[in-house]
Amino acid sequence: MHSSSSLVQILKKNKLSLTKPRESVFKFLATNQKPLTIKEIALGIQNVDRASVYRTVELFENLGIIKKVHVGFKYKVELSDIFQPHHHHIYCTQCGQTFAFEEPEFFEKYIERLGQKFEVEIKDHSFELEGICKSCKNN
Amino acid sequence: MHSSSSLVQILKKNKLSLTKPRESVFKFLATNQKPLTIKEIALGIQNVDRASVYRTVELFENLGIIKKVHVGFKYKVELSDIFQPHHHHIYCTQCGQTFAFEEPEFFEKYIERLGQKFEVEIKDHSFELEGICKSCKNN
DNA sequence: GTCTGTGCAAAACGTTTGCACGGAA
DNA sequence: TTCCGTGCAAACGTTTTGCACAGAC
Repeated sequence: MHSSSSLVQILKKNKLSLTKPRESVFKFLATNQKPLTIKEIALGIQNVDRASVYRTVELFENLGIIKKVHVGFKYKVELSDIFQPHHHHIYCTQCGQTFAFEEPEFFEKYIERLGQKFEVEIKDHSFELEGICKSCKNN
Repeated sequence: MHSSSSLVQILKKNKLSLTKPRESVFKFLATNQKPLTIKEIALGIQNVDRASVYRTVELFENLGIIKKVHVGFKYKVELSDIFQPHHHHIYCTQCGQTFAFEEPEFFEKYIERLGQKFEVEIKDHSFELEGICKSCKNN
């Protein structure tokens, strides 16, 4: 799988080693293919301490391997745009299901214009939708 | 001020009274005119317990008086669209300054289309930008 | 032997809860 | 008297930290 190999590359480039906790966290994210909470990660992998999950997540975030996404006023983490195309989510507040959609081009341009207008060098943006999905509405 | 009077109206309509903690929280938000953390509110007003601030904020949110806004992966609260036009923020990660901008019409339409596409009844959305503001970049 | 990364335990936060009291209706 | 809203203190869940040890180099 190309994803695992780029993980090793990124770590090597930064003189870091691929340890078991790091591998576990990465694989768990790659397998699940959706945003997960720290708790879900910590419970989903074995013999890795919660503290290590937090430290790994922070490290991965700094390395650009993963990113945090907003879910309501909590956050979840998923593999970053290197491993998946840049996208946003719609979140069903009832069943927790997430739908991903890619960001249209006009969006990016709009953000750029806003940055120019306010003279802020935009580093990041979040765009998250939430509501009730079809199957939840029918029940 | 019309804002204070609508606060009373909303409370009355819901058979709630204007108590000192509620008035303090509201006034503090109205005076500061920008998103504040619970902590900032609790420290900014006197003789009101933190727990009461939390309860007041929750109450106000349910009544539509205030709303929470994302700031990074924390939240702040500000008066809702009844008291201010619907808007979003650009947040400077260095100095904490926030810049507000109104939501363009195409944005709303775009959200509506996304909801239709995924068959999710969109209830809420967040759109937050962050970066480095001009004055921080110059220092 | 040094250095990195880890598990473990404790601490630090932000937030919520139970409870008893004070004040308005 | 009843009921609402509050302060206070304790509890709770999440995240961070200090520290000592295991393993890689």
